Amino acid sequence: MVLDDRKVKILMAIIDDYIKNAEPVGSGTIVKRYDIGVSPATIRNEMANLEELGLLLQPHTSAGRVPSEKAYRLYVNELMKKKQVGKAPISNIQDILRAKIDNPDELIREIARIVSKNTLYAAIVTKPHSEKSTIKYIQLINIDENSVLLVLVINKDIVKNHIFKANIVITQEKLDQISKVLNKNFINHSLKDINIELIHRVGVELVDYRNILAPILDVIANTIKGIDKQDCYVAGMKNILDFPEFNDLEKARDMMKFLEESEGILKILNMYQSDSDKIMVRIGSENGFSQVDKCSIISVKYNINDSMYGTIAIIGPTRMDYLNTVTLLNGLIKQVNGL
Amino acid sequence: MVLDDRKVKILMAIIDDYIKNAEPVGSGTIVKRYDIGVSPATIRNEMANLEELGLLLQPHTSAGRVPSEKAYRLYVNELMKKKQVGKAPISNIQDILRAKIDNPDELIREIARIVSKNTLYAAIVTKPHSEKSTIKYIQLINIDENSVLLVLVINKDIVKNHIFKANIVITQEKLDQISKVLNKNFINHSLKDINIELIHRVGVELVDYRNILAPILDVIANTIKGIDKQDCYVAGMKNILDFPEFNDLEKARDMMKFLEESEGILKILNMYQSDSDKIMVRIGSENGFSQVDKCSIISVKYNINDSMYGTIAIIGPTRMDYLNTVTLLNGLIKQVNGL
DNA sequence: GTTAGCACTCTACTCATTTGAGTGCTAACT
DNA sequence: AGTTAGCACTCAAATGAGTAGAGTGCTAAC
Repeated sequence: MVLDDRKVKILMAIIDDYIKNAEPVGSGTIVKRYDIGVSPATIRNEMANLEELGLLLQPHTSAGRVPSEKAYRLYVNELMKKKQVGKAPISNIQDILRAKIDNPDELIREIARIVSKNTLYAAIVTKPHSEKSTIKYIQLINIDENSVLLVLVINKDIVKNHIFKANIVITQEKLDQISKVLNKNFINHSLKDINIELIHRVGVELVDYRNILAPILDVIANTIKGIDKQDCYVAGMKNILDFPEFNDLEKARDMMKFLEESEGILKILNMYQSDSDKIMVRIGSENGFSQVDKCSIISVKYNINDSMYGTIAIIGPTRMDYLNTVTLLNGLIKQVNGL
Repeated sequence: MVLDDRKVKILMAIIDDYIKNAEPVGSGTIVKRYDIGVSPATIRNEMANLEELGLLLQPHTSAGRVPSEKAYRLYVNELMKKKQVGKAPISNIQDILRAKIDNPDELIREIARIVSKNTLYAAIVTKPHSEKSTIKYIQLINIDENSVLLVLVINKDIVKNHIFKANIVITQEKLDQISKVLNKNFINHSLKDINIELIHRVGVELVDYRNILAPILDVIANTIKGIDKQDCYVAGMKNILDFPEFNDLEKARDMMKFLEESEGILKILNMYQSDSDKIMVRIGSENGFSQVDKCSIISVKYNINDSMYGTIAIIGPTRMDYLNTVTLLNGLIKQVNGL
């Protein structure tokens, strides 16, 4: 069924008003605030039609109307494109982010803070990770008599270090020899390739150094584990409390809990974001988790140096400023991907 | 003025009860739940005395009594030491933490999570930092034609890396030469020593490499900036909402805001924790910030490898389980310091 | 010094009433 | 046929009176 022009106008008015004021919109309000050009009675008739189409909901008989999930979906897919964007784009943040590029933890934290500050929703940023990471370079450095620094470069430019005590005095030359063998065997191998067999082979080749080899292989193993583990940072949780839909303490608590325990969030983000590079909007029950079935999540994939991927997402009430938020993420993602 | 035995008993009963139930304690309640051995009327007389001493407060004439800040202070300084600790000490977490020791961001996050989970308050952990950090080792590594990895070891075992593109092809031998000069000039210098003059001197010595030297010195400068900047991670914000004192949404919001903006927290923690290694307890207005004048903060300094310091803190309502929390932090700090 | 008795205080809760925003329907109007 | 004024109706939210009950302070007796 195609909506005629007037129905669209009225629906838009209701969505806009509800996004702004969080209160059911009545026929009188529409006439007063929006220029539709008909009387409240006519609006009421149209609203009844829109309700029949599943686009509006009535909290109770004597209240105004509220957009349904279906209405938001229509708005996001079609209607909002016709509107002008009001807010200014996000200012240049590349310099700020570039200063943190060596430390993914700080990087995602900064991104999350920027996003939450600019949207006034809660922002979630997952740590960049990669499924096909390969070892690029291994180097052992003797930093004093019995401390050895292991430097591990993954992909283009992820560096992991670990300092450990060698229980014997070992010269830089010997370390170079070990490095050489490790590089020969591990370079360009994906982290997943490094299995017992490969480690055994290295062990045989470096049999003379077996007492120092163990901690090295340990670190490599731990790094692999660490890189595969997904993690995320959440900023702007306080924004959630500003929305009237979370005035109920019980609901606020549930939401906080959900945001602090990253598992649920990560599941949702992984479920939907893995494939597409586009900005994804998931409205209410589309998220598939009861804890967030009154929330919408907007997310987008970012990548750092073509090798590591993560997700930037915001979460807020279904009554969300989709247009400005999508626009803002669009501007942001270009800056992040261009780092 | 010295409190007699019975007054102490009654005060303890009120504090214990109020910590547990968050409701003003009346004379009847004390008789019912605690074994003082006198009638409610006598308790009332004593309570009036304790109120005169500034140890109890009455929210309104027909309500029970509530401990004052002075009472909590007395409790923390003197009374609670006589009590037995109920809760089990924190389980061994050294293995979990040791796995994160190479990444301070992950480390403090894990600590904060453990603390908040075990205390049910909000936990704040500052990033380890040092005022007298010195450069321990600098190494430049050629990882492919025009990518150079700079490894910077600070103190015993903080490692910072940065990969940058050299706009010329440069061999490992040349990089070694540069490393040598850098080490000669920078090793054992405190980060604060590295000033324009020193940098200039290095520039002269390495005049042949001036086009690659700039990014290197940049990274060193940035690292210095980064290490000096304090930062913290907060976990368990949702716990705050579980306390009846934050049932008021306005208060909950203020608290969340305070916890998400780290400046205030860092100020408080720095103000009090900088000198002592002991566990510090600051009650209500002692914190000096109006946003937390209904909260208590318990904090303790931790150190990693004798060179980097940070603070572990919890924040909760003044009505807080001081004894168990202090005990738990005591057990925790030993494990963290022993990493 | 301790306690029973009692009048008094004050909050928190209950329940009936009112208010007002908003609706749906009908009949008249264009 | 579409639009609109009029009106009875609905229901949440606000208001306000009344009540219950926890707890006090004081006095007089033990």
